[in-house]
Amino acid sequence: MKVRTRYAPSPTGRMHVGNLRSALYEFLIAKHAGGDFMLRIEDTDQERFVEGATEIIYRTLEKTGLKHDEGPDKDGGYGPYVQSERMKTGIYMKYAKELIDKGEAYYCFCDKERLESLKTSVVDGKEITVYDKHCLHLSKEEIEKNLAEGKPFVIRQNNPTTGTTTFHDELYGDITVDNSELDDMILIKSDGYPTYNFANVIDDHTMNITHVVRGNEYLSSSPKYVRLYEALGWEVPTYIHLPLITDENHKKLSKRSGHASFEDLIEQGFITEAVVNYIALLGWSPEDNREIFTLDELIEKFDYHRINKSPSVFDIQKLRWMNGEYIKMMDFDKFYESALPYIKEVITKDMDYKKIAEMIKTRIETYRYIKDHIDFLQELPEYDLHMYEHKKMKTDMDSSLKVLKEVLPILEAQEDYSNDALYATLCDYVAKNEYKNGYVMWPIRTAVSGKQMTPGGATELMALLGKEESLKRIRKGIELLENR
RNA sequence: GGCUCCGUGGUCAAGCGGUUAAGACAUCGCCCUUUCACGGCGGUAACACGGGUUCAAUUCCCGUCGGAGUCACCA
Repeated sequence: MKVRTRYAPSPTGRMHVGNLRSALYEFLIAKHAGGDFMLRIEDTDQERFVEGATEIIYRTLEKTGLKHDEGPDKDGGYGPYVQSERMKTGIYMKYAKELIDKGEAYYCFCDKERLESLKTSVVDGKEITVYDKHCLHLSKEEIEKNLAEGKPFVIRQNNPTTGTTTFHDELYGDITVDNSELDDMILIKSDGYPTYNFANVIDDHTMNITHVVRGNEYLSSSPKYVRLYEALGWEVPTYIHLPLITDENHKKLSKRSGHASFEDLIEQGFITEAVVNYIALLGWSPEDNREIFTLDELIEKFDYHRINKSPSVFDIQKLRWMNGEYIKMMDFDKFYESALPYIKEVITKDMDYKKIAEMIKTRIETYRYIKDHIDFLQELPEYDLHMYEHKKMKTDMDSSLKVLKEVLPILEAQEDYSNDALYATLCDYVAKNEYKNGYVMWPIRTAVSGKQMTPGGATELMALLGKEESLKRIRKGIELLENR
């Protein structure tokens, strides 16, 4: 049987990392088995619906390469693929009524307040939760009457109160709960829409989903889903519950707590492929120690049995590292193209952008860092004179002043401001005075950059800045050191 | 609080009865170097605890503790 998985988001905003990881694993499980990956939009909550959210989902799947075989925009014969449209076909009500006929569900006309008052009662001196099944015992006539009067109602699942229910999860094994723990889930809301719980089961089955892959937060309610399948006489699909991704406080990642979405990460300068690669490894590991994978390689290697059962912390530090690896591996032209906007954001002067890109390529972890690396090229920042002191280079303010003053006329005379020529000239000066390289390079670099950390050495920077600007900065350094 | 799941270094994560308990990120030190970075080398750092089972437990079982998830007319 062909494996079919689905990604079933609700259009309520950007996709956060947890959603994306679900989509990724669903995609990988299907593709690894040569199956189909489907997109279904779960928009049964009209209140939370966000305009444009569906577009974000399309865009994100497209960008990350998680191409769906079927979806609202790609009919595969199981449509419609949007729940609000499916509802119009009457499919949910049809099955809800079937359940009512079977005694597996019932109309409930109670309003919220009444329900609250019924929620708990004391039995044997112990407060327990009771199920509001009293509507279950309404006579046919009463139900007809209420319906005819247009009284608002919901349809509830009629779960047993004794015995146990067991379901099987591919990762977590058999999970058994007492039926007394099973609430009578609402299947159809008073606005006529199905709840997520119900629509999900109906759709997964009617759309022929073989592997239901979803977050661990559904693990404890899964027995209720299983009861629905059984009540309908349907085969229960293969369940794979995914361990949660948490933040540094070990709390579940969620939109509501303002955790980073995929798009946020991209805006922060992360590369799509790196993000996908990183989250693939959050909860899963290959047989070998490999860490860098293309999507195709992931498809080939992804064995869901190797998914870890415990939740994992989203570590942005490691993502940064991985992003840096991707930048280093990246073809230069491609890097140049994507880095250019970030460079131009800081450098408005005429300068060799390509050279700048070359210099920063191995030094940055995300595009965001470009600014910090090169802003001094645009304008010399104010800097602390203590930066001229370097123990290993054996430099201090006095020695730096001396070197800068000696080197200034030489650099003024220098015509060729290419890196090689400058380096040769300065090495010559070093040799003549029997200095160490760093003894003269350090103060020059400091004067020319005003920075602790630069993407290149003294001569590289001078070559980039050009003669006029370089000399200006060195003179400025001399002035600062003299007037200290 | 009830129920469910989870529990290997700060983080990710191998391991699936016998190992010097991998590897990666981070961190620290050294080397390289025209600084930083890159790269190379090395260090610190873990099986939550207590009982079993076994010749032998990180690995299997039970309990304790700890953490998380869930208890909506949200998904």
